[in-house]
Amino acid sequence: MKLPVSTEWLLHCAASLAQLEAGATASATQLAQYFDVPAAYLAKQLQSLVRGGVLAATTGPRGGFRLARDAARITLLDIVEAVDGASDPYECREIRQRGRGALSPEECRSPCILARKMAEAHDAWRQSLAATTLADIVAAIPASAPARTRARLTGAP
Amino acid sequence: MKLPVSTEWLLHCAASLAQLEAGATASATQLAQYFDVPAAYLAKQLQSLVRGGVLAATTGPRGGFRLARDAARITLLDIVEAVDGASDPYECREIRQRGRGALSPEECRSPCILARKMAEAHDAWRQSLAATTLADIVAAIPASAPARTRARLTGAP
DNA sequence: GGCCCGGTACTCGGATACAGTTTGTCCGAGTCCAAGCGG
DNA sequence: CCGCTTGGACTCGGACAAACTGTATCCGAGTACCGGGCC
Repeated sequence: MKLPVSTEWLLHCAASLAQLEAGATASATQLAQYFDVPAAYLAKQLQSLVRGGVLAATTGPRGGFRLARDAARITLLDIVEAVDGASDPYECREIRQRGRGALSPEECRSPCILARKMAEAHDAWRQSLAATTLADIVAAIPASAPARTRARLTGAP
Repeated sequence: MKLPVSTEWLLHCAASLAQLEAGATASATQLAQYFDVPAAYLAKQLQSLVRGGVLAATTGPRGGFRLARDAARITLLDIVEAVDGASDPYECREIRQRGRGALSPEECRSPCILARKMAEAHDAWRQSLAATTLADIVAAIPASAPARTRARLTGAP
């Protein structure tokens, strides 16, 4: 089980976008320079967030990415699942119905107890991530940070 | 984020071994036939559980795998982490210290808030899995199952 | 008959190929801004 | 001087290759059992 590296990038990107003024945008190039990561690949991953409804993108000059809705309405889970997919990492393939020890279909009416326990753990993980919003993140950093972030994102030295 | 398919195999293998009489063993071949999975690959993965201290292996005829300790002392987390590794799927690479928006080292004394939230979620997942033992699994299945499992594992038609 | 010895078959264990996903890169479609031209 | 047109540059979006982890397989090392031979 391993999360892509881009997950970290996008979490930080979203947190940075949350520090912008309402309506302001940042381009993929600006974000890539801000974090020193491959611009093209970052752009590709940002599209995942757009598809996931977390970010909104506008093309053309002065365009870029911005949060699709208020920072208080975007949870860390939204971001992670948009990047990495929302499927349970544990996939029950009904192994109990195969091979020499196959169970009869009647015995498999209720889902496998192991799959259920794994799903519960996944839910615990999801709930933990869903408990934090981008607004919480912004509130946790120093009050002077947003102004600096905005300045450095737009490119002024 | 995706868990290997073998995770399901080994969870079921461990659950089956927990249904054996104390001291009894089952070989990789028997388990593979029981679940209809590639025997060689299953054997390789069972080694992970041996290295993780979950199973004990004895070579030679009548040999095979058995639980390394009492089923009540083996949690699902022990198995999953033995197979898949115990590292946090989210790896903080301190992206905040790189690029144009790099923070000063003093500001990075405390760990990144995002990494902390992700670690909390991982802990919630771990705790959920650690709450269930193999003994709990065995207790949840019908009382008649262990006898049948033993019969079908050993190969009697 | 009991004990020792050797062969055999079965077990795990690690080293070795194949495939799918993640990572990284590229170029094209669309759009807004700005300058230049005409009225 | 003002408005329209046209060019340009900048943006995202999807299509196209390399690298790494997970998947699958094989053969070798070791060990307990079983049969035969010897005392």
